Amino acid sequence: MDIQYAILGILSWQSLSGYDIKKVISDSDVFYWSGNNNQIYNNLIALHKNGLVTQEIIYQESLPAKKIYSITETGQQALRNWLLSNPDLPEIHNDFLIQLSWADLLSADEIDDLLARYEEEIGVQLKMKQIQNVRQVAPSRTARERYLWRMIAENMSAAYQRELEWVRQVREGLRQEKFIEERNEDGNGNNN
Amino acid sequence: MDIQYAILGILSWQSLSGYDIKKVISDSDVFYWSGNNNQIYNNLIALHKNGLVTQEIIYQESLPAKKIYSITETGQQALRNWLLSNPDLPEIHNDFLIQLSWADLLSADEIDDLLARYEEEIGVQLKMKQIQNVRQVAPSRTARERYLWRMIAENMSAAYQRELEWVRQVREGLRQEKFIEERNEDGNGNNN
DNA sequence: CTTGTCATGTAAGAGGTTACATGATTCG
DNA sequence: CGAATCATGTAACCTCTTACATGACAAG
Repeated sequence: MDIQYAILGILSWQSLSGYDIKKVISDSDVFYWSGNNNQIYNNLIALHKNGLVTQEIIYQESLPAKKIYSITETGQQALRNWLLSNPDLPEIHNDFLIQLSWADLLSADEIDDLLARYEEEIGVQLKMKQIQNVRQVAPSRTARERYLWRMIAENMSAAYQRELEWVRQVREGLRQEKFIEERNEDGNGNNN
Repeated sequence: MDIQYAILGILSWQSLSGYDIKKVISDSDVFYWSGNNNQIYNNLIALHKNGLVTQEIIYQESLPAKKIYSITETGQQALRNWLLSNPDLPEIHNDFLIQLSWADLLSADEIDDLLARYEEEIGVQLKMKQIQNVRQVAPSRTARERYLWRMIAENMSAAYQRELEWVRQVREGLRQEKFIEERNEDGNGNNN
């Protein structure tokens, strides 16, 4: 998708400077971009050129001037149209699964160690998400909006929760050698 | 991560041409790249230059010549080192959650329609994954390897399954106006 | 005395995507 | 007769990332 819609969305919540938009994006997991300057500032310029946002320069003493961006009527309409457009499927890039694909090259202990490290990392991440969910800054204009943001946060916690359960299940299955039962005649000779 | 490890992994399973590696990657959800020519062929050249794979040219009558790549000892060692390296967290890019972030701009019916379309798409995808899991081509050199690949496939099915449950829960919550209970005094006036 | 914050911007590059080109063959 | 398969390769482009640059001020 286009990061411009994410920026438009944020500006539909609050008028902000590029610097502040960058912070919102960097701190968020939903807005999954790194929030680097290049992208934010260039896209703000593009949005401005197309009349989707307006720019107000605020001069400050002893601090650099800042440009506060606000969404326009056109911008709001563009955002609305995008909100109504067909949802895309989530894109999941799980490098660990690729690692696991070839993990049969490793010993039983090495695989379990790898899985243990993954479990640990997922566990840490899950705890961080749960803390973050409590103290996050979120738009809270209506009860419905609060509900939506709560469900979005829960979505991500639940994803890690499920991943944790899965990795535990995989380890358990390996420990109990669940895979032995379905032996076949093939042996392990291969024509490599 | 580096797609080169994915390619090395595939070659540790079978010696293949670039064309066939492309097919493996395109058809797979675990190997999440599009599998475009540029990437595959250039990376094979790089792997070859670094001595991680060897190349054997097969001339065919009435079909274009093909280059069969095989993994070398060095390549196998590089793959093994990567397999033992620290797992990365999954990267989830769920554009729908961004859409939902600003969905409070929509009417109740519009939000439900959006969620319904998402539910539909996830449902379709889930069914496709489940069919794919049965008829997929996978390395099957040991019982353990079959187990790992089964668990990887299950991981992805379960991710969609959970997403489906989540979206149904969100819709149900909106229908029952679960968000009303926690009204606050803020009203909906904001300083935009 | 260095590091971090505020605030904008530029530069360079990695990584990935779609599209095009070739040319024989096979399938509907 | 047009489209897909086999098989490799090139070109153009877009997105996103890290790193650098400025300069004043505050905090440890």
